[in-house]
Amino acid sequence: MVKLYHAFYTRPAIDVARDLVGAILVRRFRGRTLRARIVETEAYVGPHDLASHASKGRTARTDVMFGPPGRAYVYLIYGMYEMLNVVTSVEGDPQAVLIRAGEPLDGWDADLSGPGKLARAMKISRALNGADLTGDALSFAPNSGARPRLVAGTRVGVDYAGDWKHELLRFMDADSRAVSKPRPKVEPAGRRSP
DNA sequence: GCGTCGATGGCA
DNA sequence: GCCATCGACGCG
Repeated sequence: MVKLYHAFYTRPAIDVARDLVGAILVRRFRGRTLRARIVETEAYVGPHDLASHASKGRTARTDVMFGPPGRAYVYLIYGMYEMLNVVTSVEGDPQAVLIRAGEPLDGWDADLSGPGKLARAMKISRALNGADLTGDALSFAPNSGARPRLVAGTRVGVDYAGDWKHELLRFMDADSRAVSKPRPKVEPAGRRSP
Protein backbone atom coordinates (compact mmCIF):
# COMPACT_ATOMS: atom_id res chain seq x y z
CA MET A 1 0.00 0.00 0.00
CA VAL A 2 1.14 3.51 -0.80
CA LYS A 3 2.41 5.42 2.21
CA LEU A 4 2.77 9.13 2.90
CA TYR A 5 6.40 10.15 3.33
CA HIS A 6 8.29 13.03 4.85
CA ALA A 7 7.55 15.59 2.14
CA PHE A 8 3.86 15.32 2.97
CA TYR A 9 4.46 16.27 6.60
CA THR A 10 7.04 18.98 5.87
CA ARG A 11 4.33 21.58 5.28
CA PRO A 12 2.21 23.94 7.42
CA ALA A 13 -0.15 22.09 9.80
CA ILE A 14 -3.19 23.70 8.19
CA ASP A 15 -2.36 22.12 4.82
CA VAL A 16 -1.61 18.74 6.33
CA ALA A 17 -4.81 18.87 8.39
CA ARG A 18 -6.91 19.49 5.29
CA ASP A 19 -5.17 16.78 3.28
CA LEU A 20 -5.47 14.18 6.03
CA VAL A 21 -9.27 14.28 5.88
CA GLY A 22 -10.02 11.34 3.61
CA ALA A 23 -6.60 9.76 4.13
CA ILE A 24 -6.16 6.32 5.68
CA LEU A 25 -4.64 5.72 9.11
CA VAL A 26 -2.87 2.36 9.25
CA ARG A 27 -2.03 0.77 12.58
CA ARG A 28 -0.15 -2.51 12.85
CA PHE A 29 -0.51 -4.10 16.26
CA ARG A 30 0.41 -7.62 17.30
CA GLY A 31 0.32 -8.94 13.73
CA ARG A 32 -3.04 -7.36 12.92
CA THR A 33 -3.73 -4.34 10.74
CA LEU A 34 -6.35 -1.78 11.73
CA ARG A 35 -7.31 0.80 9.13
CA ALA A 36 -9.52 3.86 9.33
CA ARG A 37 -10.52 6.66 7.01
CA ILE A 38 -9.86 10.00 8.70
CA VAL A 39 -12.90 12.29 8.73
CA GLU A 40 -11.87 15.03 11.17
CA THR A 41 -8.65 16.85 12.10
CA GLU A 42 -7.48 20.00 13.84
CA ALA A 43 -4.42 22.12 13.09
CA TYR A 44 -2.19 23.59 15.83
CA VAL A 45 -0.15 26.08 13.93
CA GLY A 46 2.80 27.16 16.06
CA PRO A 47 4.11 28.45 19.40
CA HIS A 48 2.09 31.66 18.96
CA ASP A 49 -1.12 29.58 18.76
CA LEU A 50 -2.43 29.83 22.32
CA ALA A 51 -4.44 26.63 21.90
CA SER A 52 -1.28 24.65 21.17
CA HIS A 53 0.69 22.84 23.84
CA ALA A 54 3.75 24.33 22.15
CA SER A 55 2.71 27.81 23.35
CA LYS A 56 3.94 26.75 26.80
CA GLY A 57 7.41 26.24 25.40
CA ARG A 58 9.53 23.17 24.94
CA THR A 59 8.99 20.76 27.83
CA ALA A 60 9.35 17.03 28.34
CA ARG A 61 5.82 16.55 27.04
CA THR A 62 6.01 18.83 24.01
CA ASP A 63 9.54 17.89 22.99
CA VAL A 64 8.38 15.80 20.02
CA MET A 65 6.49 18.74 18.56
CA PHE A 66 9.76 20.67 18.28
CA GLY A 67 11.49 17.78 16.52
CA PRO A 68 11.36 16.69 12.88
CA PRO A 69 8.01 16.39 11.06
CA GLY A 70 6.43 13.04 10.30
CA ARG A 71 6.47 11.76 13.84
CA ALA A 72 3.61 10.96 16.23
CA TYR A 73 2.90 13.18 19.22
CA VAL A 74 0.78 11.20 21.68
CA TYR A 75 -0.17 12.50 25.10
CA LEU A 76 -2.53 11.71 27.95
CA ILE A 77 -5.44 14.00 28.72
CA TYR A 78 -7.97 13.96 31.58
CA GLY A 79 -6.07 11.09 33.12
CA MET A 80 -7.63 8.53 30.79
CA TYR A 81 -7.54 9.42 27.11
CA GLU A 82 -4.65 9.40 24.67
CA MET A 83 -4.57 11.84 21.75
CA LEU A 84 -2.87 11.13 18.44
CA ASN A 85 -1.18 14.06 16.68
CA VAL A 86 1.05 14.32 13.64
CA VAL A 87 4.06 16.64 13.80
CA THR A 88 4.37 18.87 10.71
CA SER A 89 6.37 21.83 9.31
CA VAL A 90 10.13 21.74 9.92
CA GLU A 91 12.30 20.86 12.88
CA GLY A 92 12.25 23.66 15.45
CA ASP A 93 8.82 24.94 14.35
CA PRO A 94 6.26 23.13 16.53
CA GLN A 95 3.18 22.54 14.41
CA ALA A 96 0.90 19.52 14.67
CA VAL A 97 -2.39 18.00 13.53
CA LEU A 98 -4.76 16.30 15.95
CA ILE A 99 -6.55 13.25 14.52
CA ARG A 100 -10.09 13.61 15.88
CA ALA A 101 -12.29 11.02 14.15
CA GLY A 102 -12.40 8.29 11.55
CA GLU A 103 -14.46 5.54 9.98
CA PRO A 104 -13.31 1.93 10.42
CA LEU A 105 -12.43 0.05 7.20
CA ASP A 106 -12.29 -3.60 6.10
CA GLY A 107 -15.55 -4.50 7.81
CA TRP A 108 -14.12 -3.59 11.20
CA ASP A 109 -16.87 -2.45 13.56
CA ALA A 110 -15.68 0.35 15.84
CA ASP A 111 -16.72 3.79 17.03
CA LEU A 112 -13.95 6.21 16.07
CA SER A 113 -16.04 9.38 16.43
CA GLY A 114 -13.73 11.26 18.77
CA PRO A 115 -10.00 11.53 19.44
CA GLY A 116 -10.07 9.52 22.68
CA LYS A 117 -12.22 6.79 21.19
CA LEU A 118 -10.13 6.62 17.99
CA ALA A 119 -6.84 6.25 19.86
CA ARG A 120 -8.21 3.64 22.23
CA ALA A 121 -9.80 1.52 19.50
CA MET A 122 -6.69 1.67 17.33
CA LYS A 123 -4.37 0.71 20.20
CA ILE A 124 -2.55 4.02 20.06
CA SER A 125 -0.93 5.03 23.34
CA ARG A 126 2.01 7.04 24.62
CA ALA A 127 4.19 4.06 23.74
CA LEU A 128 3.98 5.49 20.20
CA ASN A 129 5.02 9.00 21.20
CA GLY A 130 7.82 10.02 18.84
CA ALA A 131 7.20 7.12 16.45
CA ASP A 132 8.19 7.69 12.81
CA LEU A 133 5.02 7.75 10.72
CA THR A 134 6.81 6.24 7.74
CA GLY A 135 7.52 3.16 9.86
CA ASP A 136 5.64 -0.07 10.37
CA ALA A 137 3.61 0.44 13.55
CA LEU A 138 1.77 3.58 12.49
CA SER A 139 1.46 5.27 9.10
CA PHE A 140 -0.87 7.10 6.75
CA ALA A 141 -1.89 6.30 3.19
CA PRO A 142 -3.21 8.94 0.80
CA ASN A 143 -6.86 9.32 -0.03
CA SER A 144 -7.57 7.07 -3.00
CA GLY A 145 -11.27 7.79 -3.53
CA ALA A 146 -13.23 10.92 -4.19
CA ARG A 147 -12.04 14.05 -2.43
CA PRO A 148 -14.26 14.68 0.61
CA ARG A 149 -16.45 17.77 0.86
CA LEU A 150 -14.55 19.73 3.49
CA VAL A 151 -16.13 21.94 6.13
CA ALA A 152 -14.25 24.00 8.71
CA GLY A 153 -15.13 24.90 12.28
CA THR A 154 -13.59 26.10 15.50
CA ARG A 155 -11.42 23.72 17.46
CA VAL A 156 -12.93 21.77 20.35
CA GLY A 157 -12.09 22.31 24.00
CA VAL A 158 -9.85 25.35 23.62
CA ASP A 159 -11.97 28.07 25.25
CA TYR A 160 -8.91 29.16 27.24
CA ALA A 161 -7.03 30.15 24.08
CA GLY A 162 -8.17 33.78 23.77
CA ASP A 163 -8.73 34.91 20.19
CA TRP A 164 -7.31 31.66 18.89
CA LYS A 165 -10.45 29.80 19.93
CA HIS A 166 -12.30 31.50 17.07
CA GLU A 167 -9.92 30.32 14.35
CA LEU A 168 -11.42 27.87 11.87
CA LEU A 169 -8.74 25.22 12.22
CA ARG A 170 -10.98 22.17 12.57
CA PHE A 171 -11.61 20.28 9.33
CA MET A 172 -14.32 17.70 8.72
CA ASP A 173 -15.79 15.54 6.01
CA ALA A 174 -19.22 17.14 5.69
CA ASP A 175 -20.76 13.85 4.57
CA SER A 176 -19.48 11.63 7.37
CA ARG A 177 -21.56 10.60 10.35
CA ALA A 178 -18.42 9.76 12.32
CA VAL A 179 -17.52 13.40 12.96
CA SER A 180 -17.11 13.91 16.73
CA LYS A 181 -19.79 15.12 19.13
CA PRO A 182 -19.49 18.89 19.12
CA ARG A 183 -20.94 19.24 15.61
CA PRO A 184 -20.42 22.56 13.85
CA LYS A 185 -23.41 24.87 14.06
CA VAL A 186 -24.19 24.75 10.38
CA GLU A 187 -27.76 24.87 9.13
CA PRO A 188 -28.32 23.15 5.79
CA ALA A 189 -29.45 25.82 3.36
CA GLY A 190 -33.14 25.93 2.39
CA ARG A 191 -34.45 23.30 4.76
CA ARG A 192 -36.10 23.68 8.15
CA SER A 193 -38.57 21.63 10.18
CA PRO A 194 -42.14 23.02 10.15
C1' DG B 1 -32.23 16.39 22.20
C1' DC B 2 -29.38 19.04 25.46
C1' DG B 3 -26.99 20.54 29.91
C1' DT B 4 -24.32 19.02 33.79
C1' DC B 5 -21.11 16.23 36.20
C1' DG B 6 -17.48 13.08 37.63
C1' DA B 7 -13.63 10.03 36.45
C1' DT B 8 -8.53 10.12 36.73
C1' DG B 9 -3.33 11.20 36.20
C1' DG B 10 0.35 13.99 34.38
C1' DC B 11 2.04 18.33 34.18
C1' DA B 12 3.45 23.22 35.07
C1' DG C 1 -5.44 23.65 39.54
C1' DC C 2 -5.91 22.69 35.03
C1' DC C 3 -6.86 20.08 30.99
C1' DA C 4 -6.93 19.31 22.53
C1' DT C 5 -12.59 13.83 26.58
C1' DC C 6 -16.30 10.67 27.28
C1' DG C 7 -20.39 8.50 29.03
C1' DA C 8 -23.99 8.53 32.39
C1' DC C 9 -27.76 10.80 34.06
C1' DG C 10 -31.79 13.95 34.50
C1' DC C 11 -35.00 16.45 32.15
C1' DG C 12 -40.05 16.76 30.53
